[in-house]
Amino acid sequence: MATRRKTHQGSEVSKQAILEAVLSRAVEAGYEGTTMADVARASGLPIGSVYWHFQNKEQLFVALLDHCFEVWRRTHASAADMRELLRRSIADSAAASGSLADPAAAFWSIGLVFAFERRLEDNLARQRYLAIREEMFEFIASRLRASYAGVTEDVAAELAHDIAVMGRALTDGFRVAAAAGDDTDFTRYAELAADALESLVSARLREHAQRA
Amino acid sequence: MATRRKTHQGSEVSKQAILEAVLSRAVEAGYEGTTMADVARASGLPIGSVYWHFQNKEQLFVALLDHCFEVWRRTHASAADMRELLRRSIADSAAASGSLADPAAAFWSIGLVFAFERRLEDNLARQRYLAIREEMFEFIASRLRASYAGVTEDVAAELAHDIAVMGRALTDGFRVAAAAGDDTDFTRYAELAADALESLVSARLREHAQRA
DNA sequence: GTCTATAGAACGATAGAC
DNA sequence: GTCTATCGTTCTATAGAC
Repeated sequence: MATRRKTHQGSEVSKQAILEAVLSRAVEAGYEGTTMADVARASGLPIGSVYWHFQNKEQLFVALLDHCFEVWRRTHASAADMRELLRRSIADSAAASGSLADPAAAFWSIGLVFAFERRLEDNLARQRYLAIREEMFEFIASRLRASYAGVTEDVAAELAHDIAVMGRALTDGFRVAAAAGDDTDFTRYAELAADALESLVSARLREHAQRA
Repeated sequence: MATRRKTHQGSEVSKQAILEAVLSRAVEAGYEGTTMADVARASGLPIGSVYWHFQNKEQLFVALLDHCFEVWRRTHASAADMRELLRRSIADSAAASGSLADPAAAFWSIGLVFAFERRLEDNLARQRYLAIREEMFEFIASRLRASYAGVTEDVAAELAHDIAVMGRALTDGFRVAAAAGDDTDFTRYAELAADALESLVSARLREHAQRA
């Protein structure tokens, strides 16, 4: 079963090498900036092999998005509370500017390009990004909902939705700051963001406690 | 002085038509998605004229950025306080998704693409965007600083900086939400964002009042 | 200043030998 | 499954007539 280096290695090995290559390139250059020739070069395989393993550029990025979402789900499933979630999300923004340390985290900054490029409206990778964005939102909102005690389900659901919207805006905003190269201490502002959201939560809970 | 339509009209008239054309295209398709042929078609002039008035695509976008910044400065110079600033900025995000109503506002969502496309590192338009982003930040921070009474200058400066960072993250984040097509009531969340930042301000001011 | 034609480069994708 | 050569398209930019 001995195989020569780079030729006829297991299919899965090559596929994985290509996924790693496209991640490293996408982090540097985004979707449009990543060329299939780049990916081939970074993977050590010829461009023909890339097209043998993946139908086209769109499908290659769809596969990459799915892979990154898996990583995200694993690392965020164990987050204890809102503050911890914000800490991790905003720290990921910092990782995105430093770049290579945690490519799977840095990827989500690249994903934002999909949000802006309306030219990619029919692009399957863009649609997958938006679908995953929605799934992440529901994931966060349902966790928050479960953490509000002493109010009706309706109130908890609306509050969780509001806080999830605000939290998403903040983390996306700090990703923009990282991409723009703003000189920002993300660790510090993660705490400030958590302070701000916590004060919204307690104000809302207080408000409904008075009515009861 | 009668001139035939579209031929040899005043230089300024054509230049302005081209700027309007590139704005309308950039709002739809971003930087890379806007082609010089698109701009020419939208302006009603041939592509040769576009290159006669502007050196190249980069310089065309530099001129567009400067023009939009002028509009922004005019419309935000009169903003009364932080809540009003957030209202306008986040309402602009909504305008960006609806698109054509206020192109000068919608433009800033397009500008965010420059933040993400690192491939454009040496691009003069990207550098201009980042410079203007910095100027806007200082503009906001200095206005906030002047609004905090009863604390030392150092404290006011640090607080203004923090709130400006948080406000920028929030508005950028809502621009992302608009671009991603998230179903969001921007008017409502502008108020919530203002509530959150105001609670940060009063907490900080209270903290320093106790020490004095 | 306006307009057409085209050069020149980059990219996605395919064909077909091995 | 791997690899090379190449096709077809798209886009920026220029040349040069008017």
